[in-house]
Amino acid sequence: MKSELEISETALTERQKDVLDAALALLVEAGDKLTMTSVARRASCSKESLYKWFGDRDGLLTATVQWQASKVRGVPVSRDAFDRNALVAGLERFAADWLRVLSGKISVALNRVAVTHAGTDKHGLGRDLGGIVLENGPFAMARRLEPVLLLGREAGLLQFEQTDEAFRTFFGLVVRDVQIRLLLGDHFELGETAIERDAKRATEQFLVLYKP
Amino acid sequence: MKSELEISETALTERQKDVLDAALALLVEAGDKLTMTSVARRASCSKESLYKWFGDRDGLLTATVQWQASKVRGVPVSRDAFDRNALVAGLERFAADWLRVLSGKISVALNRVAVTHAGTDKHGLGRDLGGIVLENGPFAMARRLEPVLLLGREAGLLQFEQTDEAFRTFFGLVVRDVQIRLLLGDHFELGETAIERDAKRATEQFLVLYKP
DNA sequence: AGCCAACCGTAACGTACGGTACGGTACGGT
DNA sequence: ACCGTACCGTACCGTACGTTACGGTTGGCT
Repeated sequence: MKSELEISETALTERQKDVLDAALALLVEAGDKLTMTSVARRASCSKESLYKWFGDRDGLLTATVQWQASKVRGVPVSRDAFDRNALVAGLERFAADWLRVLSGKISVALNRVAVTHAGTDKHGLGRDLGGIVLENGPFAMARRLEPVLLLGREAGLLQFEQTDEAFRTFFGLVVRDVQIRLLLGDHFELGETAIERDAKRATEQFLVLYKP
Repeated sequence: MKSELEISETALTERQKDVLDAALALLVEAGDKLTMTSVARRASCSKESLYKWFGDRDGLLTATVQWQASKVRGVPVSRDAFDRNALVAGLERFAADWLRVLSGKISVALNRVAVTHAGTDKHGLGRDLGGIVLENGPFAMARRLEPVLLLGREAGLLQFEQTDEAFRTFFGLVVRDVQIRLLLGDHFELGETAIERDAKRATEQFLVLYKP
């Protein structure tokens, strides 16, 4: 018999997705004090099923994070007609999207659990929550931004040696202290107008720093 | 009789400081799975004393964070002979100090507990760990950097409207994705040479963005 | 010496929660 | 009609840990 303990990536029934959505909602509401019983109650399923499907609490958390990650696959970038306007628009949209995600309750909650988990982690057994969030957060952002930066350089609109360095600077200009403040519980709103203003500013600054 | 439950800021005996140092060490080693028993054992004190001195687990955590915060008071900035070189040197030193603190094990551990705590917080009762770290982290950095920025503007070396905005940009250029990656458990070393290089780069970029 | 406060060490209590077991129900296949 | 599977709901178990209680020791004060 083959083990059912490991959650293969796409083997989620609708029922299980509902359960994960419930877990996600609970995570947002209650943070890491999410309990197996509470998930079962919220999702109207039995604890036995939770353990059967996800192995243990860690498995449930991991599946939840992956489930959310699978929902936010990035929007592609058009490759044709790439001029300065397209670059600016691309970067601005990118920055705005990123800020929207970052400041969302779900992202904050997920990053909180991941950070918490990364602390009490016995490094070595399997994939940890921190790694997953890292993979679907900053790293994913880098992968998605890279082609834009490369296109910009090819088009003679940007100048940089290492893509990675350029990305990290862009990251800094966009995110600044927003994420850490939110994670630490600073209650400040980031409205839509502020997001778009910040996205424009970050893009503008980035272009100044990396213009040929 | 006056209550002894509230830890007045400077009323720490040597013994209590030792205990807090032990708690700090444990926090760094074991993260949030720090337990009252483990602290008592590590510090060779009784749990009764812990509860007497700090009220409860939260009080101990809070006192520990504050204790660490009280140890990292910033270095002052000289106000005389303020020219471009002084500004550059000041910013670079600032950035390097900040990166050193951020990437230190203690900072990572403290930020982890604070983030964890900020998640499961019943907002309203007293000062929370997140608030304390926020106050002694980003906010303290802003307060310490502000005079430097203002001096720079007075000297005609910088141009900006709002000090806050300028600070946050500097923050972004310095920190970039370092802190979140560390908090999420990304094991990457930030050596002394890298720190100084990054500090120089951030300062340089900042000056480009905010030059008159 | 006698007393008292502070403290250590440890045992004990209460509870929350992860994990398991089990009876009951719905349903599709044979 | 019968059976197996998947599931719900709930009672239960074991343990970790916060918190309290208590007996014993030290050391300063009178």
